[in-house]
Amino acid sequence: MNPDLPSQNLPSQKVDQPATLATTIYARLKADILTTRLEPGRKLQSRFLMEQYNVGQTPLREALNRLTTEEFVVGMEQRGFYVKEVSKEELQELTKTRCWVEGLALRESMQNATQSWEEALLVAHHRLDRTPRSLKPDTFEDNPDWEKVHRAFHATLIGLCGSRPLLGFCEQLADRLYRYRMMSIAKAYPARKVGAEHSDILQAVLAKDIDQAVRLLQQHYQRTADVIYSDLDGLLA
Amino acid sequence: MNPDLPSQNLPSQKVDQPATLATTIYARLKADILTTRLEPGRKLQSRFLMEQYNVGQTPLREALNRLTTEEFVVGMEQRGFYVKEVSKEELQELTKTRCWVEGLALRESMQNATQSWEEALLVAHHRLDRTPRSLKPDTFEDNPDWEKVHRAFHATLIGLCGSRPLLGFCEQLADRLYRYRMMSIAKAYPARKVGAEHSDILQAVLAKDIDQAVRLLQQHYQRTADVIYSDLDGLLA
DNA sequence: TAAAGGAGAAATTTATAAATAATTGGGCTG
DNA sequence: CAGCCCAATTATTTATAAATTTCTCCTTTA
Repeated sequence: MNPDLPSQNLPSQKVDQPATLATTIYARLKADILTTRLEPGRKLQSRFLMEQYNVGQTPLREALNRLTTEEFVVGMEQRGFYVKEVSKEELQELTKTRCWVEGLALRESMQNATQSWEEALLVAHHRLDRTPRSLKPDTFEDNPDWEKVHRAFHATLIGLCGSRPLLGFCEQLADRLYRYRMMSIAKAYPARKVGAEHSDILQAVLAKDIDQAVRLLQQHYQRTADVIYSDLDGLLA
Repeated sequence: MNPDLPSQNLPSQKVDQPATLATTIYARLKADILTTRLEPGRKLQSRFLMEQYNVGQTPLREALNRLTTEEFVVGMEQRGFYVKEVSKEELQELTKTRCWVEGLALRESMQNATQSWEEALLVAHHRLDRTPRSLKPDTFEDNPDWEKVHRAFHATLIGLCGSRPLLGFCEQLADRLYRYRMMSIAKAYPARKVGAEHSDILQAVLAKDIDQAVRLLQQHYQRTADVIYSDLDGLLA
């Protein structure tokens, strides 16, 4: 296996295994929470979930327990599970943390840069560039393909940092922030020129300008947060 | 509540709640894995665990599912759970990551320094200094009190960094590295003067010398890893 | 003829479902 | 408004189903 090209199957590390029911429902629940189909704060009653997803309570509870340690669900002892709440404070904390940690990771990644990594990054950016942000031209409708290649681009950026635990943490931060994006995403479209930001980052990386690349990446995350932050006033009211 | 003095109840964030069985068994399993009473690689069969801990399989499986997302247990779909293996590679990766991330966190913490934080740190160090490393003077026997105050000292150091997600990640790294310490801890005693290292860190922090404090902290973690690393040859053979 | 390999059945173990117990919350009563 | 009872929901136990591993026995081959 080529160590320069990190495998990009994000959800499950075990590829070919037959997948237990608990794992399936875990993935579905996680997806529904991240897209806010299950909205923040909602109570996750076993009866409701059982008929909604057509599974027994045992695999359900196992899935909820996993989601609890990942902070997508909070478990109140003896009184059930809830979708984790959102707040402006958490948005800021997550963004700040992501800027710190991915800044670090990008720095390391660039120090370990190889030719095949730069090529992989170029390809990832090309795919991102070519994929439309919205499914419709006028009104916004989130394109799942774009989300996939967008995530792949960012994952490639830091993929060479040399620390799996750190990559896992970054992935979790990305997931937790994704939910905030989904809450306000329609409004900012298509005002912001996010494509240019990605291009600038790519350029700085290929030019081996570490400080500049890190700066641009952090700016990119901070801008995203700023847009969401102002939207959140209305959404939380 | 005083924001300068971070609460130090590490295991469970919900203090007064009646504690479900699944949570209890989760804590016990985690403790037994970290102390290597449940040794790395061991298969965690439900029958064995049920009679060992006197609980039904449902809370057991819920606990195992939580531990899986925290990487203390690996779940092989349809073929049970195993205690996560150890390896020299992981030891190095975890140590490197901890140096990076806690370096970052300490830097931030020191930038936010307040008087009451410095006082809390002083107290934490005093407690650490006064607690004996071993229960017996000649042969080594791990003193759980020391582990507690040691962890509290390090938690206080980074406690003001302003990011709960980051603190959670640091805690997880500490847990995962703790297990490696436990595997080789007896041998290094009492050769290394670890007390001096803590004092030096404290001194640098109080002197507001950020670069020096970060350097000493990273050195501290790296030295610990080095000792374990050489021991691990014998232990994994 | 002995060793190796492979189907197939039995036994073990895991995963899920169904049933029971325990806890909480809300309304009623004194 | 304190306290008790009832309904609703969660947590745990017990039972069942499904999968995997082990073992046996038969066939094949050197």
